[in-house]
Amino acid sequence: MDTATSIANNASRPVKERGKREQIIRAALQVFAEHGLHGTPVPPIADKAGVGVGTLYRYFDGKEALINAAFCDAKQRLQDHLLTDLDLLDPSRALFDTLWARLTSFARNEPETFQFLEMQDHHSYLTPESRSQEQALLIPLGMMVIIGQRNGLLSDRLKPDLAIALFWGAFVGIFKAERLNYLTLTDDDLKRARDACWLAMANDTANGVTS
Amino acid sequence: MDTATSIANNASRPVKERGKREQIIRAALQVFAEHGLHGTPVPPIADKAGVGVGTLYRYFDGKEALINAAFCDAKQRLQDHLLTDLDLLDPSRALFDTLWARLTSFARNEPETFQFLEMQDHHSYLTPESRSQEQALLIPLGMMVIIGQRNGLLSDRLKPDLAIALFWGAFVGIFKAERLNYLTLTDDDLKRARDACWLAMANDTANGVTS
DNA sequence: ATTTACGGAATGAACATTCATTATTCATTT
DNA sequence: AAATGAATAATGAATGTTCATTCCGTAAAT
Repeated sequence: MDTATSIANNASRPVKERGKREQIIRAALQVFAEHGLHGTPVPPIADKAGVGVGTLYRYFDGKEALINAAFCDAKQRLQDHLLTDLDLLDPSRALFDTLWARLTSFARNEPETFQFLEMQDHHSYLTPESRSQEQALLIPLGMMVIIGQRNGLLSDRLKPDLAIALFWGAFVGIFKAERLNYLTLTDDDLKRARDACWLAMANDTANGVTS
Repeated sequence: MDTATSIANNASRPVKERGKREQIIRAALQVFAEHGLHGTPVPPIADKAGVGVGTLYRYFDGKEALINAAFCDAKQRLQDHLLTDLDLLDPSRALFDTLWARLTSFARNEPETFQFLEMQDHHSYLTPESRSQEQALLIPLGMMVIIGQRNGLLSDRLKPDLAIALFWGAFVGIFKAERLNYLTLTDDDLKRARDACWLAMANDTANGVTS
């Protein structure tokens, strides 16, 4: 607990400072996504954010704190983007399509954020607080699957956690493949991939494909 | 091109030296998988391999060369494990199940290798040669999908590259979830996940589930 | 005028790589 | 077979570099 803490940890503060804080987080996210967590020095982050290194350390206790802040910020934005105004407790094919569309637009509009969230070596850095951020997204999704299975809409072939991991993995997989230039994804490809994922999770009987 | 090159690049050499080279590669793989590429210093790798740092530099021109060697070695082992004695050009549900079983045993028996292969920041390090190693696995799989689709065994909903990316992503996703303690995978779970993946790729009509 | 924010050179720690030294191998000589 | 020593391999302390973090001089704000 030193001089930085008072600024770094306090969520409610003047707008001007809040702005600079977020500026740094945004910059960090981008550079981290490009060069990896260990791979990016702090000064380039400050550069990209348009502030001095010393300033960065006024807002964050250190690199590790910055990583956690960036992670929480990114997860939060994904969560908001996915869940806002959506009733997960009333699953349907339409809800699934909406989720897919939102996931897609997130991956397309904020590719660095999406990539950052998938980076392997996060977890060794995350504070318990940051970790709990994960759950905030996973739990609602899990509930949706549970209800969908009770409904008979989704197959109960897979336990909910497994269904989510499989679906999420598939989604990440196709965008990773695009990023690495193993393929290009047209809008049509994305619809087809969506339908394939649906088939993997849906109850077998009479759940047609919309396209 | 310095003194190390003659040893480092030559594939055909006395058994004793080959042994030490592989020893180092194995150690590197494990430490890399645990701490990331940028995250692991060279000395710990030498320690784990049971050699001095200087020795490591006799066998590899530098850290980057070591990363490439470890990558090629790992990809090769995966490839051998998956493809040995398998005729990909004659697709069937049984072939799919075999592939799944082999993938599973690889992920279970060599978890560090599997994790290493999934690490994000490889690609910035890889030489063109290392990159081509990727193709050696991807191309046969792609052929299998193409033939399966011609057969009518697999749906042509997804173009082959996309089908592979989606499948591979799903597989990676469930094992990643297990590694991060989001779930545990029983043998039964793995069978169910396999069937779900099959449903995503198979031709809709009358491809039952074995369990 | 005093407090607060800022920037970036300065600091020390950690790192990748080298190299002078020591150990091992092995063909050659007794 | 034993002894020799030139050639090769192994080593880890030493080197120069890069990094995270600090700190002090300067600018803005109050």
